[in-house]
Amino acid sequence: MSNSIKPTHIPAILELLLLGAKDRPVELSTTRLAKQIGKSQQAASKHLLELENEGFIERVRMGYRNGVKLTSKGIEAVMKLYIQLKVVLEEMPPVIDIKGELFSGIGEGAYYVSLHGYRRQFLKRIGFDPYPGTFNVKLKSSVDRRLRRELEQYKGIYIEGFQDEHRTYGAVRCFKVLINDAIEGALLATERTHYDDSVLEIIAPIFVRAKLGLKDGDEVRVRVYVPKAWPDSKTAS
Amino acid sequence: MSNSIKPTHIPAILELLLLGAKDRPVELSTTRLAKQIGKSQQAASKHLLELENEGFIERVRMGYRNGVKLTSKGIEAVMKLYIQLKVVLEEMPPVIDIKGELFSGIGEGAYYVSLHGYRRQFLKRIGFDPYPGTFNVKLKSSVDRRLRRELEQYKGIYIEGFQDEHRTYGAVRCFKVLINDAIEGALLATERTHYDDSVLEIIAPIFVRAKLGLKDGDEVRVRVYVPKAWPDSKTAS
DNA sequence: ATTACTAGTAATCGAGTAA
DNA sequence: TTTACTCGATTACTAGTAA
Repeated sequence: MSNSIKPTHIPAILELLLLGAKDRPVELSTTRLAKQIGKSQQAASKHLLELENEGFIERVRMGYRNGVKLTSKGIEAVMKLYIQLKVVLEEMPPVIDIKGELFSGIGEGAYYVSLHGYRRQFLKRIGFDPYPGTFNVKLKSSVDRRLRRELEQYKGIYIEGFQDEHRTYGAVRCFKVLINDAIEGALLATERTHYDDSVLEIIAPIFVRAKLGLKDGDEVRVRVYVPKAWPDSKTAS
Repeated sequence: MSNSIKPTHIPAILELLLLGAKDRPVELSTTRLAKQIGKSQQAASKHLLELENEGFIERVRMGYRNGVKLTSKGIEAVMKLYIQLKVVLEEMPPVIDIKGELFSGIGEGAYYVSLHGYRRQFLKRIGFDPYPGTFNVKLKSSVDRRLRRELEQYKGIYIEGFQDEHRTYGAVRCFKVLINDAIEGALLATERTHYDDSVLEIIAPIFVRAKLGLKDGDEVRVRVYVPKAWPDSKTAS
């Protein structure tokens, strides 16, 4: 009866947490768990048994099926790991790396980006005049989409909305990014994009596709710079 | 050559991070590492070798001794783990509790809050018509100030700026709050407040001081609700 | 002191399969 | 369908020891 989770069990615990097993029981078959952690069904079954024996999870009846949820001991144990990581990583350069595939948008971005109301703000706030068109990255994995959604949480650089004689144009948040460790640009986070959470819309001072010699379907790495919340930790009391 | 750290190597990586191997090489003998992770010297040696082979750490000469540091690939890999934990653990209760002391502002807040351009938005977006005046809380400890600054990171509820015949009024972000577990209100986060990071400016539908019988200097607890970024976790891969 | 090899052992895993 | 057993294969470990 150890007090901390075995390292080998971490993937299983993570998957449980991802499904929300922190505060409610979730349905998770050993087969599905096996797929998620990249092991056999038998291994997954054993992981759950061991986690149960050590008191980190408990299985509960949910009508006909059964569910799994973390115990308070389990939550404490993961928390411990999390806090350790937080302490050592919190002071990190605040970047989020997202991977995806280049794809062509419907060309609508070019129109918006070249509007004067936005352009003057881009120039002032992010430091370049955008090439008339957006560089679109499709996110393939759920991990990347999760990172994308995480950005929704942050303020970023605020680009105000405006209106002309015809209509109004919404506000946009941006994040400075580095594409394939080479080209600087800015990720646009519109309040309600026509795409979902699986797309990055990026502007840059140049035509990125040509500069990097990329075509649709090529893998693209985007490093997003998140403004830091903690200037430094030396806040005297 | 996997892209993520083997679960069994996590304790070793954690120990390295704890010593600061994130940004500088650190001295760490296999014997010492072994003690820390509760394994034999030989196992520790193997862990380092494997982590090196997989490109997560690198060994560098430091004069006579050698040091170990994480590579960028290594840092990315731990970050990934950290973010996953963060998502499932920290974002769950999206509340931040801040403590401070009630104090009187210069009364300026009342003027702004009662402007029609703001009032109609408050009513629409946060659901009440604010009492003409702000409830000001002075943060005394560095912990609370840090929490306050952390809020700067979040989007909150967006209240647009506007202009009348005389001047323009800036945009404001708000967060719903609960004062002393009793009164609902909204924290105003102006882009550049005349106060610093040690003040909470709060509006509420009523005159909070009277309702709670508070006077200057009384301790106040404010629970800030941070909007969630992840509506639910059912993102199919 | 140190790191890392070899050899033997223990834990973990996957295939087959029962319930 | 599901979970979890046995058992042989694979991996992770320790002891001993070389360098």
